[in-house]
Amino acid sequence: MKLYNTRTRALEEFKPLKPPHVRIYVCGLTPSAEAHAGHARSFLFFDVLRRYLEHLRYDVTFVQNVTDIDDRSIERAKETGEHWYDIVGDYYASFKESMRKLGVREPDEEPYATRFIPQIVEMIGELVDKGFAYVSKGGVYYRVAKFRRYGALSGRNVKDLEAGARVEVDEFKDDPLDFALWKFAKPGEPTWPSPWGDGRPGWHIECSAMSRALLDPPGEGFDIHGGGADLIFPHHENEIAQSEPLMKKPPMANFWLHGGLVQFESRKMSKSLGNFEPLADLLERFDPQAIRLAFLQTGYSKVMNFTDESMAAANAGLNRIKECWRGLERGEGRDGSLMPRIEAALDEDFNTAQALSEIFGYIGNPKTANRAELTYVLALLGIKPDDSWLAETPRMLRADFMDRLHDELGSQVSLNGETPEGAIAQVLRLRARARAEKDFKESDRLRDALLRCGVELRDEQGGETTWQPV
RNA sequence: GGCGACGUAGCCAAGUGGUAAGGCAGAGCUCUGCAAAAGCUCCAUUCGGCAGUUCGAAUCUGCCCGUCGCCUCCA
Repeated sequence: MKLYNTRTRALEEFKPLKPPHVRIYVCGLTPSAEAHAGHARSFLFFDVLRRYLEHLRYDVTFVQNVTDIDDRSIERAKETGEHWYDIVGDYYASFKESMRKLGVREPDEEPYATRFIPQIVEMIGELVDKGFAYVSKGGVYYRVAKFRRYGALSGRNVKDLEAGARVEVDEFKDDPLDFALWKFAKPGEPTWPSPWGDGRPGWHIECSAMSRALLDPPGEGFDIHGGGADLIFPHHENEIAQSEPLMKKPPMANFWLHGGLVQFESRKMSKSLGNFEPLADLLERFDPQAIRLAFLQTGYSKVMNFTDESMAAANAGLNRIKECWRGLERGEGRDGSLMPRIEAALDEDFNTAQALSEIFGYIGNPKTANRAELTYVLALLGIKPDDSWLAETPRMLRADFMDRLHDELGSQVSLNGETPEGAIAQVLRLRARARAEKDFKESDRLRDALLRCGVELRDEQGGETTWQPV
């Protein structure tokens, strides 16, 4: 399998460092604000990558951290009067629920920054000892000038960065590029003890400490480190700067994978621009499987434009897959014509769009298609047939259905104590009689009346008539 | 100012040297009393523009135009 490696800026054949074990660290959420479509895309991408690596018979360890302490949550706590811990807990619970709806599997390990304080403190200590960090008035800082490879991942050089750097007034750094490893606490802020003073970890160090603790205690590197493209600089650059000076055998991660960002209606997602929608709300508006399909139809590393229109298209595509899946025989085993095509697509830098294209080609040919194989391939992409696949998606009848039906056909059907289903059955019987008598005017009138009440009829091939809410 | 990505049909989008996947929308046909649903067929002589390299370019090079992102918290 070939993957584009940000570290080398090249498409490379993926080989585990210690086969068959594959160790993946994905930068998770900082739950101090609501999750959005961008998070969904990123985690969906790594979810499918993980599934595919397992399909390829690798033994995957998947770690995704939670940065549960940061400036923003402390800020919010001050504003709202809530405890920072509750704020973080609530946002994270909401995020987890969204992931569950999207069918993103739970990580093998889900380390919280605040539960790895000893490891973080230990790592900072090592950096201080080696001269990569210094204690200042505001905290412990990383000395960027000391790390020669700084900027290698993101393709920047220290000189350019210095030219464009803003000088932060309140900090006590030797150099504007230096960043905090440990921030001394101001009154009222959450604190943990450290040899340099009580405080909290800076952003970046938690990932270095936790990936080392969980994936690479010997300091010889792990396989894949991932996250959204916006993490390349400074987050991942800083992680490398923190980790590699302490390693026996850099690089920190063999492959660095970055998912493309999401734009919302062709604009950057931003609360101030007014085009931000929480993921939880999005999941109310759209079928989670359609969201998954929409993301997988775009190359993982490209900017993706999330619009109502693209979601409508994905939804229609998903329905077609459902319809076809339902129509396929439940055959045993797999006929084997689809899987090799899927593998060929995914092996080429994880081309999920191509894979989906193969699936559409496959279902367009019901003579050779096989439900078991289709199910397996869909599962690989994290799309699982559920109850809604077996029958038409049960959608709610409109709330005023019975009232409308009364207005339309109250004189022909008895609605007293009748259920909506029973009432529809009555109309269906009237219509069947009219059709038997070739009174098509009457049968069409009944069909149109039901449609106005929000129910659409279908005369199936066998002569049976089915209905569904519209 | 520095770094980078992208520009392919009405919309979304794959394709990185060998002659344009796929989805949505649209059109026609089949089925149907008519619809609906489904199936079949059609739908870019052309890939932002211009020049160049090549037997051959959407794919490589140069310039131009346009859109967007990162450089500050960000998946």
